[in-house]
Amino acid sequence: MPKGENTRKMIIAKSAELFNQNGYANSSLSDITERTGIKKGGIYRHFVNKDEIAAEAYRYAGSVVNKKIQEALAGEETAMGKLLVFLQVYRNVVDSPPFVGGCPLLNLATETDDGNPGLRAHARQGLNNTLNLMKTIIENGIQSGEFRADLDVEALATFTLSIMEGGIMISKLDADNRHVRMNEESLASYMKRIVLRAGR
Amino acid sequence: MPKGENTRKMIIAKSAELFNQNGYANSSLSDITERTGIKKGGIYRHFVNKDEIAAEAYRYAGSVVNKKIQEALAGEETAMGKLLVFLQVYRNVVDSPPFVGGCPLLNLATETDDGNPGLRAHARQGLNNTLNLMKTIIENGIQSGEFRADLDVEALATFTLSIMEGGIMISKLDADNRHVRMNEESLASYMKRIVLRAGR
DNA sequence: TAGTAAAGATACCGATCGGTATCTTTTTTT
DNA sequence: AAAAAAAGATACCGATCGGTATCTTTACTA
Repeated sequence: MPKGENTRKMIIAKSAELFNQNGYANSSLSDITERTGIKKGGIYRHFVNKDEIAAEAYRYAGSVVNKKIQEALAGEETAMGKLLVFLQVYRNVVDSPPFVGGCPLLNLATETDDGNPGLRAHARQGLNNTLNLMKTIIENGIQSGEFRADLDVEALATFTLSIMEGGIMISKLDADNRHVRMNEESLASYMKRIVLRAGR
Repeated sequence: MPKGENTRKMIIAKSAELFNQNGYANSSLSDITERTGIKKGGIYRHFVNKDEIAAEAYRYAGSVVNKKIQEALAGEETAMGKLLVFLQVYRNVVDSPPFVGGCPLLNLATETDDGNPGLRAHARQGLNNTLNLMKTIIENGIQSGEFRADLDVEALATFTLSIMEGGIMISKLDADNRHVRMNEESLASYMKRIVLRAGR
């Protein structure tokens, strides 16, 4: 257990908060030295450049959020309950999001619209992981008979993630959790009436 | 019609494209001089600082998108058709969005998470304008008898905007319009089954 | 057409950017 | 405890940042 390994992890953790709050372009190396208490020379011993820090930081932020999602998922029995979990972990985005700064996927996706193909690839990976997780849940719901058999699995996954991310954006901008919570109810209604197998 | 007025408008238009593609923090004054062909000294004759350019640029980008929405809105008779318009104007986000770079509201909202309270206020204004427009459409739908009378107007507006913005984010990241289009269908199903007055 | 005002270009400002070479300190290993 | 290796600090690099003072050119006006 080398000593520098802890420092590296600490730098990643602090930088992840910084990047997810202020954005990648808006966060300088000086900001990182401030938050970590480690000077530039010390930081660059653990990373080759700022991009590597950002990549690791995003990995870290994503893992923190995923962990919370997995925990909440374990507490749900039904496929419908599991899908709603994705909105529920953000039901307090304004004051206490699963990771400070909001959804790392949303933040990274909108920032890497243009350049930085490396970081963008990470965002794409995160998107696919999340959508695939949702699709698995949906397919299990179909197989168990909870969901209609003729469901468009991909459409429902995209729909759920869109409602989640859109709600996060609106609630953060409006500084009011109302939006994510209303979306939770609306999506629940949608599933009850359209996704659940008839006669349930 | 002073000559400089045209230049000012040109700078705003070009900068709006730049900001909406690369983000505010990622766009430098040098980038603006490149796109406009006007040197820094000339630019700062029309604006006091970069923030003013950004504010005007966002106003402009928003007005372009709003105009296209209004045009599409005029072609729709029903409230349901009008609500779907918001998704339809982005049905080709990947190749030809209503404004290059995607939804200005989404981009500005995620970038001004932290600082820049001035720009953030503009984003808030844009959010309220859009939500209010949707609410008016929904209320008209209720009054005409097209929509159920016991609808939660605010929830439906938030739901619609979330699906729109979330879909835009996903489609842009995945470089595939499929997501916004699937959302269009999903939202249509939702409205047919839950929003429309029974017996229609 | 001469004079004036507006518009734009040139050249510069200090500050900060990401990044690196080198020195010192701390930790680990023998 | 001595030697070696790892970790971190200091001091610097050229480039670019947003912004400005000043000069030249263009456009409008009398």
